[in-house]
Amino acid sequence: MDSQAASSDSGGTEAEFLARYDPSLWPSIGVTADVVLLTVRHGRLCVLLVERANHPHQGKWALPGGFVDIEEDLDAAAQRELAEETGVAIEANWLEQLKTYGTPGRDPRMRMVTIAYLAFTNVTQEPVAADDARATRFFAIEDLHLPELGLTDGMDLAFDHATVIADGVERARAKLEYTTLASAFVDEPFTLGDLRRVYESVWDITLHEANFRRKVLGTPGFVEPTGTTAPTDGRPAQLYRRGPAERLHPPILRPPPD
Amino acid sequence: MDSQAASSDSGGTEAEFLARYDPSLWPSIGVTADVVLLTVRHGRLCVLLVERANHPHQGKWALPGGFVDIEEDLDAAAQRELAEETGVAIEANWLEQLKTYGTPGRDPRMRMVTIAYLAFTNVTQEPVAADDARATRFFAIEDLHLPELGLTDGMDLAFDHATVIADGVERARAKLEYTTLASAFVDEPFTLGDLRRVYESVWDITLHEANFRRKVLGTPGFVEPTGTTAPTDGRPAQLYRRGPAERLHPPILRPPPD
DNA sequence: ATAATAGTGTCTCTCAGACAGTATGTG
DNA sequence: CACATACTGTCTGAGAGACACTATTAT
Repeated sequence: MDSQAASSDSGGTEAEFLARYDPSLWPSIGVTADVVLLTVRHGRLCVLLVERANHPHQGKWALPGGFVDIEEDLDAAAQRELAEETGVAIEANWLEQLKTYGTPGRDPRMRMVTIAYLAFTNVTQEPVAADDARATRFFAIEDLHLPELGLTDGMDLAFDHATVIADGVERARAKLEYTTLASAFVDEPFTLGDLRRVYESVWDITLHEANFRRKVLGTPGFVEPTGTTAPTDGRPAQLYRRGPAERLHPPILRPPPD
Repeated sequence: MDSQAASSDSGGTEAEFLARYDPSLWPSIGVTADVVLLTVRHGRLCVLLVERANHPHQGKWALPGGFVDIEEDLDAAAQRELAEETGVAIEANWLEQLKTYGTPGRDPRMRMVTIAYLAFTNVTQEPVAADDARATRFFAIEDLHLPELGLTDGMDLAFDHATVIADGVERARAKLEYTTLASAFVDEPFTLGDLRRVYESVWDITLHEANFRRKVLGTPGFVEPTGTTAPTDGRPAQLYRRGPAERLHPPILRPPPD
């Protein structure tokens, strides 16, 4: 019930109503922004976590994040908290909302609503712990043994962050199908082998090299050749940069989970 | 900055920390849940709106929604507010989070964070205005002329609800491609013509009847025949009910927007 | 030489688009 | 009867899966 609702026949103007309105009469709900930052290193999908320096869940690993400032946009808060705790800077186009978590009791301090963000980066940036973080590093998703992804003996993460990470991984896996997201995981310039290994790491399958090549090169705007080559363990490979396309028509579908 | 953060060397237990913690020291941020309820009537995609009885934006049309109670889950708040203001009851499986909107200044009362939900229903339920709503009815999406969907002269909706509705419509259009969502828009039992008209209304295109039939019947678990028929304007049609499948493999892709 | 990866060509099967034609109701 | 919608069958072309084969480097 809205105890401060202006009844429709009170006759006051909106300006008068707003002048009387007292936000502090509402019970306090905490609003935080957390970031699920994913990357691929050594052929494994990884997430950036911080070791909590403070209560609650002191010493446990958690997603970077924290309180949204009263005059700060949600996206900005996510970027700021990520930078403050881990030193990692993310461009806004690689940062998207994942989901909002607000079940009562999920934080022992108070009723807390957390807007979780999903971010992607290449392997260049090295995190540096600061602020609320005692340490920070990347964890391979498979090493977390998230029960939400069908595994057991999950690591004891802070709050409901195991669920949040699992939701983020599932979103990333789905987005590879119908967007050019995969190219956000690699440094420019990159080879088609680099790009293919992103798909293989995130989906945890192997792809047919020749078919993948045909598909990627046949999608206008996915990648653009630079004309240069890079050495590999075999024949040197053509280098590419990201093209302007953001969506894949038609998509690259994962094999059904049978 | 977390002014109440327990420094890592303070030595207190988590229980002691929580006993000292005072949530009321945080500035108040309002948390609301709004619902974008979509349906198809008379071959047009429609959204349920309410006319606001109270300030702010008194008299404007808005999405049903309101404040989340301090001990109430977010999903429950969305369902409750929808029922209170419009009398429409929605099963939880047809209710999913859309996005969270929290830009400072989007509500003149106070800093407001709104978790928007997306819901789908058939045409059976008739809304009844109550509570904070002076009136309630369905609007065809095309009649709103949302600038976010490429149209002009948009209706003057309350808050940023034009953006929220546009995001919801885009999500629904995308979900038709790779889920069995379309069957949530029709009453059981339904004909394949009914189901096809859902796709045609939401995507605002026409589909080839024979190919649509082949595709739907070729997807295991999408629909199940009841063995009965219903009269139409032509030959009577087989009736179907929803099958157990939730995802479509492979998807029914929209023609590219070229 | 072998190993390893990059890259080309091609066969086949699935499936979507297009459309012809049949079935069965109503006015 | 015409008309409308439901339903069946088939041709074709795009594209994915599979695989054979060639190219170019390192050791």
